[in-house]
Amino acid sequence: MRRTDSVRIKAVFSPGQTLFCGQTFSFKETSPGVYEGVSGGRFLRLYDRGEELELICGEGDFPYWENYFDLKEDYGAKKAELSKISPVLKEAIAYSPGIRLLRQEPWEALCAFILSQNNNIGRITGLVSRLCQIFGEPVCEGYAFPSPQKLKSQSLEDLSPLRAGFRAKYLLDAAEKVAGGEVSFKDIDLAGADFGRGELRKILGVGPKVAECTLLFGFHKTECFPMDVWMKRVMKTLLPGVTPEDFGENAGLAQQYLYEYARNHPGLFT
DNA sequence: GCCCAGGTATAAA
DNA sequence: TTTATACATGGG
Repeated sequence: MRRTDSVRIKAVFSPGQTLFCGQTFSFKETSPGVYEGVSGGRFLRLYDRGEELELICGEGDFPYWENYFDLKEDYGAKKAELSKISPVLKEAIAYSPGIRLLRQEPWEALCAFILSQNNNIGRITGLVSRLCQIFGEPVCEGYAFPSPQKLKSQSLEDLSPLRAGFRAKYLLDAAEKVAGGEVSFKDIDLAGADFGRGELRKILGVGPKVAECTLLFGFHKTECFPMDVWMKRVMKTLLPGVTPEDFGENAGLAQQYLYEYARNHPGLFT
């Protein structure tokens, strides 16, 4: 087996809050306080020891995970600023203060949110896990996300063991357009969010919500604010008169605090 | 059985 | 432009 690095850092974020709040579906808690997952073809085991976190990763991979968890950003400042906007948002931040906006791989985020439509977090996680197990390369104690090229070469029939239902054809269309260069991640990365929306929505099965989630979580376009009927109701009830633009560059982060808060307080806004 | 889940495609008004 | 419905699957 490959050599690993062990890096200990102060607990500047909460792995549980961050990994299971619906922005990624690639991690699991293998035992209390122990988290494992794969991103960008790299395996990570993360121990939450309260005051301290320990990251076990492939040799030389720590910079990747440092970027993945957005560790160079000061979330204290972001939270302080967002808290000033509304008492409700302040409450939402206090509910999950350990959330971070992950910098995920665009292709992985795109596929995950294609699979997320009309679906629940538990089953999305299962779908992503099966997708990697069936079509991805083994990496350490997990499986890497299959490449667009790999997925493109599959038929609908090949995808049937995934049990993705009507979403399977969407995955294949995404693989085709991304592998063929019809949708260029490099271009989306360099351009503004409005360009990215148009590009991503060329893909069958990518509507306004999936596009926004992909831009936010896959391209770190932090002003993006995934909005659906449910979130509209959350905003209208909890933050009347407030628009996503009021959150500025941290709209995506604000949205994630609100999502997790509202999701765990059914009835607050019904 | 029924309802729901980080929605979208499609048709119709 | 907005609204109604089908869609695959699995857990509660």
